[in-house]
Amino acid sequence: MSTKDWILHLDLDSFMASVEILRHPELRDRPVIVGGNGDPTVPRTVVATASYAAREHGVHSGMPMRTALRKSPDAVFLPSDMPAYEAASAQVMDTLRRFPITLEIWGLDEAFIGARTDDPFELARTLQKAVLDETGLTCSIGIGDNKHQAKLAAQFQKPAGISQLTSDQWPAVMGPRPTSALWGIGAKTTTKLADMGLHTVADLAAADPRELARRFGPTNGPWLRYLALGKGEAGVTDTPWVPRGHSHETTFTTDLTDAAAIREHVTAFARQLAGEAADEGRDVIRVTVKVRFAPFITQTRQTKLDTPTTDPDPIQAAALAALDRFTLDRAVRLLGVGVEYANR
DNA sequence: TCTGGGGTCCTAGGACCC
DNA sequence: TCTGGGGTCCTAGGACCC
Repeated sequence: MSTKDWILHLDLDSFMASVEILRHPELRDRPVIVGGNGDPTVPRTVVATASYAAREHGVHSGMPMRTALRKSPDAVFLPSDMPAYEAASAQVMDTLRRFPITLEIWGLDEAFIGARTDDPFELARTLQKAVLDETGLTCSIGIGDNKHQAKLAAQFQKPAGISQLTSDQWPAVMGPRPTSALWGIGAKTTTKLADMGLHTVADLAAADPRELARRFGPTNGPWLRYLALGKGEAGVTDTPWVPRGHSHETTFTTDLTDAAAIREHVTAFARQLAGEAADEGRDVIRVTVKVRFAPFITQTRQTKLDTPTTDPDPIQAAALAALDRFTLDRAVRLLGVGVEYANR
């Protein structure tokens, strides 16, 4: 094999549940479900991560906790413990950084790796072993010519697998698969594509780009075909990600109707976000309030600040001004506030 | 399956200006 | 005074991801 640049995608297996099993070894091989406050009878909470034993019972992330309880009544339910997951993630990333690779962190449980090597499988095995030895966690690794290929390949043999998907292999491996197999095509786009008679990746790759642009817009239309051709971004950077903003939201167990209580929640979120902006040294330029009315109708209102700031008073005022532009005539299921940062 | 929370990016339409 | 076209900014919503 000749030396060349490869992109690897590393995906920690059932990450949050695996961290919990490390802390509680007696849970090994039991169905473990992490989500909400750990009480699966609370309505409007969902599964964050399910262990592989729980997945065998049909439990998956995003599923309502009450459904998960029905499917896996003997499972161990645990609350999300973000500080513990952040610490475990940092340990994994520190382990990876010791290798001569470029590490691009992509959330708590994923990373892209750029490496110049003649044997990417050997590199993948070495990384898997180092992560397992130092943290006790298993991961799956995909190898490709770009991020899209590597990302998909990592899903081919989970858990603890290594798979490769290159441009040469793409038409044979991905062509017959449904368009929903692509990274970036979800349920809505799958339906719209099916309406156009485009069902497989090969169908989409052969579709008329002008027709796609007409249906999906000038950027998204051509991008869909680009995905189907197996193309993708090939650059990996270890420059840390700079967040565009932050938000907080909460779904109430029972709907809120009291106007004063609604204002209090929005105020508290706005001031919390102002504090976080100050901690990060970032100025806020826009504040968005999100209201989800019963049964499930979501609206947003936003206010641009005259002057970028971390001062909680104008940020709170902007949030309340946005809130005032809603017609609060129905019960409120969710309230959220988000801030957008000025460029840095 | 009665549907979380935290993100990113794109689109469409209106306001406004020249 | 019956009305063009382009550019930019802003807002609201939607789609997708983990």
